[in-house]
Amino acid sequence: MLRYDFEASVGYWVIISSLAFRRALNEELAPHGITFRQSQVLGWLVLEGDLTQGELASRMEVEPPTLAGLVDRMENAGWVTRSVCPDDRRKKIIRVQDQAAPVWEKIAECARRVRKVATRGLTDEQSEQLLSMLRVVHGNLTRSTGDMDPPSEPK
Amino acid sequence: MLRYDFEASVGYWVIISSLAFRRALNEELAPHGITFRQSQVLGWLVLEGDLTQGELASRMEVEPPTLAGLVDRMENAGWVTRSVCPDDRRKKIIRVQDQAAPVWEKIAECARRVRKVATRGLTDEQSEQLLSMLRVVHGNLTRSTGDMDPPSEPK
DNA sequence: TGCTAACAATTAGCGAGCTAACCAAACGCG
DNA sequence: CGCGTTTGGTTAGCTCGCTAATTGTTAGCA
Repeated sequence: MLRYDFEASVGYWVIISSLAFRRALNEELAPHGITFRQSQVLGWLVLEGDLTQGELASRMEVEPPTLAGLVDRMENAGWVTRSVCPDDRRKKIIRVQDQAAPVWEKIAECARRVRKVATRGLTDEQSEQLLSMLRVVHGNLTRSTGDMDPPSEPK
Repeated sequence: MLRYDFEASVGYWVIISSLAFRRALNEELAPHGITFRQSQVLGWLVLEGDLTQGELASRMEVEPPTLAGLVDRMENAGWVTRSVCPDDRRKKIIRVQDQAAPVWEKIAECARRVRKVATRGLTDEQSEQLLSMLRVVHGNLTRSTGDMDPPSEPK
């Protein structure tokens, strides 16, 4: 039977590493009662202010139904509010609640801590290379299906 | 409020790229009635022969309950069988069914196709670097929690 | 021998991913 | 004005992650 060397495949390692990342982040965030994806929602809202669900889903590269459940749980927990947009009553605006502010710093701390562990043994230059290659891979996999990439210049 | 530059973070890009990979693979595999994780189960069984659920879960870096559901569905679909190990009746042996053989080549084809798309624009040397950096990152994130890495020599 | 500890798998219950199918609002054009 | 289309969001139903708690089996040791 054919043997496919998936252990030597980029996809294998990207996926395995992603799992490890999410586990590590969720573990750090758990004591604050928040999950990785929820912290990402807060992150985008902090960066860009109020957003509609569609805008948020697009930035998180997730389908709208996935975001619906996520926002449900966060609204329930009191982190964000969902209100109808007055200009277009189909849209719903997601806004961070005040009580979410104090946790945001802790989230950033966790993220920085995990990032530091993850890149241990890599030089700054190597991390930068890793980033740009991942951007290429991601672009290759999404551009073909019509999706858009965030701007490609390092921030 | 503090701004965390997650777009410049390795974790962000690993996770986003992983999502893109799984989407691409699942899209390729869907016509054959199989999912990415299921194909990975077949992959390990083809590589190593019969395995217990624990061994399989460990190789896939997934918790046993996650594998339980996966195997349930695959057993239901007739891809694998689950039989009690005669030496230790706590263990269950997973074995590939004959009817899974013909699909395995198609799976490997899909995987190669996706890999080719994903690494477009990268030299072989760069792909190799990407792989080894991901191995480092993965090792950093798992070694700390006591898990083991697969052997680190490229195959 | 028999009690207890460790181990393999499962179940229950939740979070997060998807597609398909569905409403409601807005748009567009005769 | 009115009717069809497009668009934003949700619902339903599936796969795949996890932890915690159960069940059944083996192993270890008094």
